[in-house]
Amino acid sequence: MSAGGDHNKCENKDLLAVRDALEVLHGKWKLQILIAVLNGTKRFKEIGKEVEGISDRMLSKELKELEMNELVRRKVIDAFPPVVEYSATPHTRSLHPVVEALKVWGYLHRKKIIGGVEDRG
Amino acid sequence: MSAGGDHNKCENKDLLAVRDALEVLHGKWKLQILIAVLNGTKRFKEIGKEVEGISDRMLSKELKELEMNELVRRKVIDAFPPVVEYSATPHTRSLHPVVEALKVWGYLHRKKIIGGVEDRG
DNA sequence: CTCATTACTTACCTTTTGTATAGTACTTAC
DNA sequence: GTAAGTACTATACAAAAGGTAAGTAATGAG
Repeated sequence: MSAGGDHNKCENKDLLAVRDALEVLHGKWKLQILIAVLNGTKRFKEIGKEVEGISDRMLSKELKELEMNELVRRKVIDAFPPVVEYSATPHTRSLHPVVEALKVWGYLHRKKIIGGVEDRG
Repeated sequence: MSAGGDHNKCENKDLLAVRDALEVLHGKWKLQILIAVLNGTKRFKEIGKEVEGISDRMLSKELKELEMNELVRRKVIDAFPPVVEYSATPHTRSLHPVVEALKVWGYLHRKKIIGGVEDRG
């Protein structure tokens, strides 16, 4: 819950910026939801399918927070079986470099630390 | 706790990579600690001062996890009042693009969403 | 003996996140 | 009348993340 709220106090400007970003993007699901939406406008259930493991409750909650921060746009289509579409905004698209960097580093990390360690599962 | 563990299952390769990254970097503190260490080798208390608000308990816990993932190097100097130095590794430095992207986006987000909304405090 | 110092650890508590299950609203299909 | 379909909301409860406060080891200062 922090659309325009919670002003971090911090001497180091860069750390402050990262804190601000983290505050909006934190948690297990937000980035994943954003990636799904960045890949095209989707409905509630579609996002739920793409982001494996997320429950309705969480998806609903996260979507609400993302909407408050202008990171998704919610459009209700007044049809019968309810239709709600979620789409990316310009602000979502400005996240592209973050997502890309995370993606690249994720691959790298898997190769270096995770890859090759096949015990456990 | 996931050095080389917890292999995410996921159809979408990119989502998987981001999940992997998130798994290691998740939480309120890890990135901040990493930024502090990236700015130079530091001792326990020094990191604690730079990362405002973190408690000893959290710092100790996070440092341990980061070490397991080769994201910090821990060096104990056998002196009296204990001296332990934490430094960046090549793997930490490979995170640079992630940190940069987050920093840039954090500034952007503050201007767009946080900045100008001065009610609430 | 007591205090301060350093890098932690331990115990306890609150908040956040997550799971499971059921229910609402409304219309079409059977 | 009942089931299916859609986007949620409600409730209860378990687990994880995070916060606060205090304790530990070892030694030099007072």
